[in-house]
Amino acid sequence: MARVIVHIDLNAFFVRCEEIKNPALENKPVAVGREGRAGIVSTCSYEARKFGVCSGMPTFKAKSLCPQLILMPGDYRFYSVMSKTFFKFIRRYTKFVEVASVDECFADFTEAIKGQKDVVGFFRQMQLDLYKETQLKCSIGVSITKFLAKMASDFKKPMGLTIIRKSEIKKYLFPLKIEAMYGIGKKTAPRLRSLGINTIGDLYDRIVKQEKQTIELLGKSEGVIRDWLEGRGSDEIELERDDPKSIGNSTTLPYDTDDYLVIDKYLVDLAQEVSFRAKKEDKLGYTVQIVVKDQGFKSHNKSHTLENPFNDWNTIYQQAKQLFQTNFNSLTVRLVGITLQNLIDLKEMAVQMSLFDYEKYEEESTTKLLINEINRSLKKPLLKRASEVDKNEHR
DNA sequence: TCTGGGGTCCTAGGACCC
DNA sequence: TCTGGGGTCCTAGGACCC
Repeated sequence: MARVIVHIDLNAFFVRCEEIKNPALENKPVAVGREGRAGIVSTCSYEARKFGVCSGMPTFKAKSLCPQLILMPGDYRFYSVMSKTFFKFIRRYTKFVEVASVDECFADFTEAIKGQKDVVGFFRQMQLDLYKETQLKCSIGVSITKFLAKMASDFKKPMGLTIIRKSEIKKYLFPLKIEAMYGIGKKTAPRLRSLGINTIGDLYDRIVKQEKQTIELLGKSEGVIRDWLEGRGSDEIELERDDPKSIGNSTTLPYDTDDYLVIDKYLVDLAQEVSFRAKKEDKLGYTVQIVVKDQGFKSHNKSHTLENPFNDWNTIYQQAKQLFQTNFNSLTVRLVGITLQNLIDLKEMAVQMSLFDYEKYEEESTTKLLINEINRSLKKPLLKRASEVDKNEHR
């Protein structure tokens, strides 16, 4: 039996939060984004969109399209509070909620709507209740897989409600422009267009016919897309999505430079920030990656993996520094970033360490620090010093 | 005045081991 | 003699999403 999978998307979330704080902003062209050389619009109101403003656009360009645009710097603490309030509200209906980002989630409503005669009325009421309680506006998509629910929630904004039954996939999705397909971005869409594929329906036809050029272009995702468009694909709600696979920070410099002394200061800051966040999450990593964007906006990555995991800022910094100096010494840099990868949980680490010949590692300073960290995080020491273990055993 | 900053996943080549 | 094939890890780069 098919499940009822719902995607709920908060409309113009950051801007809506600003309107909640200051209702005078309602019905005006508003955008959240920084001013300055690297400022871009992260969200904008529907009024601003009428002028051609959209997210991702440089703020100076948005201003030129819409001179009366009200630009807000962003109050991310408040957004976070509102975001949590939203998820709490949805969890009153079902415990199967998958947080997809600050302003959207998937949820399994199979049980929640059991016995409901008027499904449309049920979700409409939920949408109104959310608005009444939090003043947040949302669009709701209802279907049988996450992909279809996500596509459905995109149909009408703001305050949309769209239900796509399995028999209605063709009717709803096939006429849509290829750019509207989740997973097809700004690189793949033009390539598909050049093959004469303009709509999702066109794409499906080519896949069914196994047309060579299309299949080659899509690679492995061909099968995934076919499944999606035939009503298969994931309907699993992942409850725990809070386990990060990497922790990174990056920053666009105030001006492009090839002066390492300038860049070094940023590497120190970034290493400290990454270390701080990793420690907060009780994570260690084996690999440091640096990202550099050059004047032409092209990215370059270099990474290095060490034998033992770490999360202290100095190790991160030293690795980053070395990677930078050996690879990018004469490059003119626009942005630098540091990411800690190959993460391992401190507790997992403790278990692994206890299986090891612990004495062998005792001399290495990183490992010593690590053991202190583990003991600190577990409050009670889990690992005793090797010498103490010996003493206890002879007692 | 062209383009943030946080991520995830995939691909492909080379090293290395057996 | 001059070259197998499978598996895994590391690294670089690219596409995509919010």
